[in-house]
Amino acid sequence: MQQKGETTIQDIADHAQVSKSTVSRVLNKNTAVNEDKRTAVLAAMKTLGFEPNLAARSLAGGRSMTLGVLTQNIGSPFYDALAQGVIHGLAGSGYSPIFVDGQWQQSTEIESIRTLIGRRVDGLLLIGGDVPVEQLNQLRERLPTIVVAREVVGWENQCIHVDNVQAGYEATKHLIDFGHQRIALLRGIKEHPDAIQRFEGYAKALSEAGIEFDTDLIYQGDFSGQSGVMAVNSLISRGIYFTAIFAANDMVAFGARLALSRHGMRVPEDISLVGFDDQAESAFATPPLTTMKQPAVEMGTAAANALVKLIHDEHYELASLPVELQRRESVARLR
Amino acid sequence: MQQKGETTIQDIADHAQVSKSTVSRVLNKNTAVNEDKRTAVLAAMKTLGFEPNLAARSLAGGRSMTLGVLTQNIGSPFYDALAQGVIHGLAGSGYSPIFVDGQWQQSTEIESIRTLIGRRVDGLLLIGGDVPVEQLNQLRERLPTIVVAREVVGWENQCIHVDNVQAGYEATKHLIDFGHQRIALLRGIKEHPDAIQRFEGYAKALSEAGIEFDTDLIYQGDFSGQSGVMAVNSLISRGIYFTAIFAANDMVAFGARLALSRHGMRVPEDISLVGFDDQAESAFATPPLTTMKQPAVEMGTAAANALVKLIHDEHYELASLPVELQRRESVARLR
DNA sequence: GCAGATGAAGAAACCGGTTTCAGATACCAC
DNA sequence: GTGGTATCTGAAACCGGTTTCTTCATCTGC
Repeated sequence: MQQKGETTIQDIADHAQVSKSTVSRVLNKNTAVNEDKRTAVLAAMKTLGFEPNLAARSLAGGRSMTLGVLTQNIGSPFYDALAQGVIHGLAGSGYSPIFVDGQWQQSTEIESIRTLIGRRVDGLLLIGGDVPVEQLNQLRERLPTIVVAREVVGWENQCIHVDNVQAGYEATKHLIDFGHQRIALLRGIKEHPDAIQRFEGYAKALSEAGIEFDTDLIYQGDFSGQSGVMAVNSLISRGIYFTAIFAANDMVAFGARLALSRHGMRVPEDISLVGFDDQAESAFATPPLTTMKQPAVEMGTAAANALVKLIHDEHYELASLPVELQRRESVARLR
Repeated sequence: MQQKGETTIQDIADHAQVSKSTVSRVLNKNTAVNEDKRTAVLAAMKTLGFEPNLAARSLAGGRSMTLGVLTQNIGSPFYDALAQGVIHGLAGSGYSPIFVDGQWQQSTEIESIRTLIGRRVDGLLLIGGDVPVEQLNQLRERLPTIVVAREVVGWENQCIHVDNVQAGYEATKHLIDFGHQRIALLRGIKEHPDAIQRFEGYAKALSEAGIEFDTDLIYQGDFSGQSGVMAVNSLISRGIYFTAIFAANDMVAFGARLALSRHGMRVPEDISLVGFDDQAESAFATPPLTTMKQPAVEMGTAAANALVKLIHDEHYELASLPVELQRRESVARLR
């Protein structure tokens, strides 16, 4: 395939009877160029179908106009929504994102970040992830970096995330307000910071309401639908009494909902159910799922905007966004 | 930020007391290098923490080791699954993908492809999309290109997609086999080729079974959950009699399911329901949704592998993958 | 012991842009 | 008409690699 055939700045220069330099100046519009030449150059570009070689630009100019985005689990709603937000936030900025998948594995993440550095990205957007703080600190020395959906100490202004403790608290509080005391918590992956923090919020709401904490009600699972099924089965087979469930995320809630119906238990008449994330499907579940809505798209957009400003040394604020209770029909007052 | 600080091949050369050329040779391991020097170079790389500048490599070598992936609607399950498959298929190949979003808009797609060309990607993977065939043909002249999830005439070996006519036929046939005759079709976006082809399959199954085709049963919507809700509401308010629904995709099926339950109609006792895609949530819907499983991840992987081989001028086969009926619990025999 | 072949490694050209530097031209005031 | 300045433009250096060309040393066979 004739990669060679690409037209270069020199071709344009010849065609328009000017020098390379002039073409470059027209391209970057940073220096004044005589109107005649400018139009001649533009015309030449049009006829020859010129697309500047980004590798060359990057090499010569020191800027690649590319941002590296490390994401986790492509194919999972929350991270995809974040990615979507990033794309949206970058639109029109001149920067384009290049995505690499960390798969929530430290080694993969570090490897992926290395390739991004090799590509000389102008900035880094890390979504979630497990990279140790020391490495993050080193990274920050080298490249403008923003972390999304993860709290990193000492990174207050380069880090946008959600208050998971508060969110866990509110979800639990909502159930308590509806009279529930026996609230099962379907935890996500054990070491996952989100899971840990939401658990904290759960415990806080309970203790604040003077409800005794019962480890029997805690199910240690992951973030999959299957985990929700297994949790409910386990709860029921162990004969644990509960009237409500706070699920690690919506997917887990779906699994739980299914398992409940297998056992002849109705939602919300018999069991109330709260999810987390508010993924697109949740509004159309039967019944529509009450859930904590994470502003994923907005976070992605905010992070992208912030990163661009950080690169340009402009001022920006990175406000932490609220997780909001999305009241639908899976929660009922305890009779 | 001191972008300047990056170590270059020259630094390595100085440190190891050899020439740039030798370092390059070690890097590319294509020419023999004396063992002493090789180890010296490798040691220097390790101590100095060298990561080759991809822009420079790309410029000098004519290869960017980057593949452009045009996807649609980041955040939608089917396309994300494809992207996931691409990532998986590329792992270990040395190529990394750069994703751009076409948003199913021709102008956006063309713009996005232009930026990919500017980046001198070594190959192009187009997922779905609306780019006119003539433009595709031009593209193919310039760059190794594979099209996924779209049928393009004349591209038989550079194009992997699913037989949507057949899939539509099978879904409908399944309902007919269960005794249904009044099958509502919730179509996707009007011009969308997938929607058109599935409709063909639907019509074919009907006529083959000697069932009269009734336009009243066709609802022209889109691929959203809301569309499913509106379809069912419309059907019912118009007093159309139906016993089964074939939905444009799972999301539409969820919407339909919700609307049905609002009207006191049970699935599958009163109405049978078949979706399309088999997204992760479908197995955990209540009841678990019978649906046509698209091998999205596999298609992405196959396409990625094929593209790499195409670039290397190696032989490959691009087999069209089957859409399989995933029987679950949303379809019942008509009483 | 020497011509010729073989192999390793350095020098230099090159990829396609950007940017510095210097020269040419036009403009201005005196 | 002249010196000074502002404006535009071309030449050339440079970015960090790859690759060709060349040189030099070593090996081989007779």
